[in-house]
Amino acid sequence: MGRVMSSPASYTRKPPGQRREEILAAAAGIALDDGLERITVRAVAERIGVRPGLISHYFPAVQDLMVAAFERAASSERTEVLLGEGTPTERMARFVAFFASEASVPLSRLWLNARHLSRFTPALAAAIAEQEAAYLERITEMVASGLSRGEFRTPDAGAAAVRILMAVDATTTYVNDPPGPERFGYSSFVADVAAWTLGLPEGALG
Amino acid sequence: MGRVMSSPASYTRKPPGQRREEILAAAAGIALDDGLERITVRAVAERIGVRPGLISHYFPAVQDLMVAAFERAASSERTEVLLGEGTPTERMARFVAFFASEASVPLSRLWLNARHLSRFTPALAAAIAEQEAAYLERITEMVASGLSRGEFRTPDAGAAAVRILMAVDATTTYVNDPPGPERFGYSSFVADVAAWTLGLPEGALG
DNA sequence: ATCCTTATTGATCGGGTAACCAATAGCGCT
DNA sequence: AGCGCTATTGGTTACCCGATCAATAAGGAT
Repeated sequence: MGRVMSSPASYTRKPPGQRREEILAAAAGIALDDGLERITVRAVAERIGVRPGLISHYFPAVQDLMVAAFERAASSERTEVLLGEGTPTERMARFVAFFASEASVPLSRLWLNARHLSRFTPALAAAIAEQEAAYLERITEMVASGLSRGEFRTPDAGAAAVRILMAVDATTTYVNDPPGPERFGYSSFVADVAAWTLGLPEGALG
Repeated sequence: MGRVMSSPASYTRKPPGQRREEILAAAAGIALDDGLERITVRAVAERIGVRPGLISHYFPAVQDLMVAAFERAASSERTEVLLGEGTPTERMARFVAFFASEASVPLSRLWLNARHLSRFTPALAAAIAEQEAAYLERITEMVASGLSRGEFRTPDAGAAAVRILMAVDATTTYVNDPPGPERFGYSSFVADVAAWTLGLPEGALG
């Protein structure tokens, strides 16, 4: 078969670092919008208007791109959730309120997605462990500062942080459930667990 | 192109109900062993030694088979977890212990799997809602019987059951995490939450 | 023993995926 | 202004998947 020699169309050429960044951002966007398994060479290429081969050029194995996209999406969202001013109690209340609100849906979906997929890709499991540790660290800091100010009362800041994080993960479990009135009893779980483990009166966090 | 007429090999013919059962069992097995997304026409066919076309004959849409397989696997495992004799406290302790043990891994994986996949297939979301309601009902019964015997102390049996179920779902979240010493703090969560919400002394359930 | 229903096979179609590679064209450097 | 490096394209290959359909054989009914 005679190979047909064809001429590539014109294109704009970007510095490798920038292009790589662009690809990562596109993949992270797909992860949040449509799910990690929708990160395909073709989908990413289409999102930024290049040909599929270019994605493979920067990420020879698409799985590596998927893991990097999760890290990107998870860490950028994490800073948003945990930033802010106020007393530890106020910050904890905001943290709790976030996961009871609709605003947490994309992030929760991403985590549920990743936790399942980590069953098949160990690299993703490792990335999850890192992100989880980062969360835990921040929450532990928050609890510790509340302890030193006398706002919270709990024997072990780290253990309390684990409980709070687990309560958060419990609610993310249900993120894909169809909405309904019976969901009502579920929404206060994080606030209740946090108040319980921090020695606050029930309802003190929302 | 002339169609080549070929002769099918001999085969054993089974009554439709029995074959359907066989297919469902195979699919449920794949769901527990390898994950719901590995339920493919070809994989199921190979598992029971038939040709792929036969699977499509009984389940024209493979998605319907996937949903049915989840229901089958989830409900059969559920009865195992919740059966048994003893006082409500003893039964609750066994329930809690199950989810802290390795024995819960396949079931937890299945649920995590289904909860993520339900994002894309509404029929699966509906099946999950049913299975979850069944769990909740059984747990509520257990709590209620403990209340009437004076073993538990909590204002609302249904609300307590929701909390316990959520604690279970929190632990299933981590089922795919690589094992490690830092997992230790997570393992007592269900027992702690259950004791807390049932008005039992900490550690009373494990 | 023959017929008739249908369970089962064999084969194919269309579409999605990752990965690879040669040829080209953009762009910085000299 | 020209050269060389390489980012980018076009094209291909090999696997997966679900779905469809005619032809066949199995086994119960008569």
